[in-house]
Amino acid sequence: MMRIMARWQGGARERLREAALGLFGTQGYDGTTVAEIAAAAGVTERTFFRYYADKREVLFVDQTAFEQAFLAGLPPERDDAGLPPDDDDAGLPADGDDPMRLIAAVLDSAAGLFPEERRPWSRARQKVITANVALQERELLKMSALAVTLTGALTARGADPTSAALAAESGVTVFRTAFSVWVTPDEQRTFLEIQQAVLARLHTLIGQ
Amino acid sequence: MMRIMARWQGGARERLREAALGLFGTQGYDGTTVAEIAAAAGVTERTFFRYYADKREVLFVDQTAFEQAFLAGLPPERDDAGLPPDDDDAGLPADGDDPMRLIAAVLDSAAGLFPEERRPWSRARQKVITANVALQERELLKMSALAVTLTGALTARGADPTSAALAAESGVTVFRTAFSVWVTPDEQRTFLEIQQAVLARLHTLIGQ
DNA sequence: ACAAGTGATGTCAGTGACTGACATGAAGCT
DNA sequence: AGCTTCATGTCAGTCACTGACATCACTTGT
Repeated sequence: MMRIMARWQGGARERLREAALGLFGTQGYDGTTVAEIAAAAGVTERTFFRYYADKREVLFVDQTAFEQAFLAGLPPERDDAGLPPDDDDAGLPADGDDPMRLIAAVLDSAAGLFPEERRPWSRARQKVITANVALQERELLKMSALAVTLTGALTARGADPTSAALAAESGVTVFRTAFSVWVTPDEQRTFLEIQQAVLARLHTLIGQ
Repeated sequence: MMRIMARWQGGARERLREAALGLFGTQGYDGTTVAEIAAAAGVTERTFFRYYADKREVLFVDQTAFEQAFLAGLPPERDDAGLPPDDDDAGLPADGDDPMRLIAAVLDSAAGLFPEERRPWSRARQKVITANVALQERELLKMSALAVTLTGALTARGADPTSAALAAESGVTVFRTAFSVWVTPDEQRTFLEIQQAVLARLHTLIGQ
């Protein structure tokens, strides 16, 4: 409380993340060892692995909050008495439970994650990730996990598994496409504007 | 030393792949070392890494042939200036203005990669992959690479980058969804039948 | 105040994936 | 037979990652 020794300064997690970002930016991901990151943060290598499961994970924090920002856009669930346990593949969405309508709402909600202030930081992070295949793999895994979460949310609202999976994956595709446009050097539109345009484009593409 | 016969047998790559799939199936991916795989194939660990860039890659061969099977489904490219207008192209999709028509053709072509004989092997492989996150990451990377290739093929035929990316990603989503159904234990339909049904479902979902 | 925790960190000794450098030996060519 | 080629073996090393145990600032119960 009074005096903090070197061993117990808090915020080791944040110091490690900042040190890693800096070193990756200057030396590259492969050119940086975990020992270097730990030393730059004033801890040992062992402590790094107590905070992050592996070297890549240091760039992928707050996955839970990330997914929550999407789920927050879901309109309140209607609680009808009988869930239709149908596997009827007539291809018609049940009632008003059009999964793509829910996905559109979810995407609008997620746009709040990317205000203008965050764009420079997102551009820098994306530059690091696109420079390394291993980091791209991890990002794809996070996007896949998001799709799984969204699929679960849609099936919980009565969508059949295949439709839920297709809608969720399409939603993630729209998000990723919008994000890649958003971090483009000269792009000026907001994330929400871009994403809605991408979603509209998807509708014109797939619409029969 | 007794390494006489094994050295020049040939087919080391295939023996390594089969040994790996077998050991992964019985001991799990993490429970199997590269040294074990190599020993089961009659080579040394160093030779394994001469054939496969890393331990995961042994389950992801033929990526080039894989992508070529998709591209083979692209109808011959239109050359407006050079083609005689009397050429009967009623059955050919119009280039550029409808990427999803090209994607549908590409998907039908790719279905040839999965004849019935391959289903047992695919099921064994998929079981191993779904049991291990690192392998899922690698699979996602391969699917992403496929989407990039398809995006390039679509833009080369006049599609704008965003539409090309959306169509390519949607195509890969349909493929992946169809594949996961195809390897389901009791599933009987052919890959082509399943994939066409999934594509139809996507159209009803996004259409309007 | 003091002993007994508690939790974050350090220390150490591994295992296993992966790499570079170099040696070896079977097969092909002349 | 001699020379070359090339797949493979051998060896030493780096680094990501883990389990087991020690340490120490700080907290809590008495």
